[in-house]
Amino acid sequence: MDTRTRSRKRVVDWQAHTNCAECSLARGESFQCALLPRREGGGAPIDKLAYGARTSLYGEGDPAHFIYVIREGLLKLTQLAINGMPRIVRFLHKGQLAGLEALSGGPYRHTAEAILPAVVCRVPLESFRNHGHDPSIAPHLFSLWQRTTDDADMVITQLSTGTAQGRVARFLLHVLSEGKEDHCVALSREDMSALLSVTVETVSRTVAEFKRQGLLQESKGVFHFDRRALAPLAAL
Amino acid sequence: MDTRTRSRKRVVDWQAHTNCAECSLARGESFQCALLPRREGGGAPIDKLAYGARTSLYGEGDPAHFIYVIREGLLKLTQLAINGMPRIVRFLHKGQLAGLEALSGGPYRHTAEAILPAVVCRVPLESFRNHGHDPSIAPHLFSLWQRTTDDADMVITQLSTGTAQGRVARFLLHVLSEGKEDHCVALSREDMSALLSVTVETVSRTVAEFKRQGLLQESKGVFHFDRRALAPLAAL
DNA sequence: CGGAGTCTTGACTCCAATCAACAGCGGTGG
DNA sequence: CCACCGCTGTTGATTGGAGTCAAGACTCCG
Repeated sequence: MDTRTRSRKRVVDWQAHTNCAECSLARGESFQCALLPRREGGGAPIDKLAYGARTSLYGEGDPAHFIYVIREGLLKLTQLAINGMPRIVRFLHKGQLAGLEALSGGPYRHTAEAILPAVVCRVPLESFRNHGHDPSIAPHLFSLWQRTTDDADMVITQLSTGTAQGRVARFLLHVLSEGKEDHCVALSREDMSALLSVTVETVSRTVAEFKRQGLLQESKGVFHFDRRALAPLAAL
Repeated sequence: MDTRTRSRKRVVDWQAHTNCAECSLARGESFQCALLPRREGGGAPIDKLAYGARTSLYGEGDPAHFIYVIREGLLKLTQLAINGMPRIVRFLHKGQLAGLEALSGGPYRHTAEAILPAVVCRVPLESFRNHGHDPSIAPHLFSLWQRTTDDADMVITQLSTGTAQGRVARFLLHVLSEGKEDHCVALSREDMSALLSVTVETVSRTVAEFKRQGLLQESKGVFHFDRRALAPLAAL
């Protein structure tokens, strides 16, 4: 077992109370910020927070008092696997919600950490609860739920089976590239290991081999790759 | 690749229009059948259907016109993995919903098959849509969503990592036994294989070995096992 | 410059996949 | 009725891919 404690600094780089009326995500393009009226009604404040890369919003098992709206950046949700290493179960992009399990009353199910610097709106549970069932945002909550389960199922069927080569190829083709781009964020080998359930060494070997074959380049935190050439490998 | 087509007969053993007022699941103990008023209003009928073991409710990719309320039995949701074999992503028990992705407009994401004979209420999408956002059932929908994601995450972190022994042990301790019972439905080796991402042969060997060590007995479709003795193996 | 963390590479081991054969069981039909 | 067939489960022999352990290279940053 590896006991090195991963960076868990709860560093908040920047903070200010939020005016939901100005939220770019509030006007239909993403999460419907129906929380505004509640806040004016005197509820707990909604803060806008910035988290640096590799800082955590909350930890698995922590009491869940906030729901987070992701406005910028990229998060990973991890759970400890039996071997003591964190396993990435999902990524969260702009517009998605983190910590929705707060509504169910239990603790946070995951540790949420920023992969890219993130800006989030931290919504107190009470504020959310009174509006989360609001019919006007229910359809949007539902589509977020659908995205969550689709992502989870993708991890199960595409990223936890087959050879290491195949998993890496499918990760590149389908996950952070959203199935369309020919580039995506270059994860650390450790993160890819935690996502694909293979060791860091194996990930490193596989990525290195892809680079040697000209299927993949890495520069300044970005993977560029050849979707066409990678496709056959994704079947392994 | 194995091309044997699994039993996909859409055999419906029994069928009748349903009176939601009589539904044992309608009165708070499980899914809140808020659909009743709609039905009286002249919507498409809600049928109560019985499916035999190993029959399918719907297939991955089929157009999704119905949402199913599970009243009795046990279902598995599967998706085809890259090797062409179905992978079990989730089980559904009494009170849960199948095919909720119909609301998002896309096709069914999974194939749903009965493991134990099942009785379900088949709710036409239109009927559901008008009440799925009903504030009175939103909290219940939410708790079902939480259960779904918790289950999916369990598959990712507990059943897709570690040795074959560990996976089987964790399956027995945490999945169909609900983490409490000392017995559960005895799945076929093929289903365990599809759930744990190991070959049928390896599952068979592992189960046989557990039996030899007295950790597990199988009789009449039920696994009985020794939680205490299995616990250390679950850490592998 | 030095040091910690990350990434890479090598050598060896081992668990599970693969290929193959066979037993048990139930169903079906001659 | 019993022989046959298909399906499920079991077991064995062999192989291969990834885990493990170890060492060194690289990068970033104080």
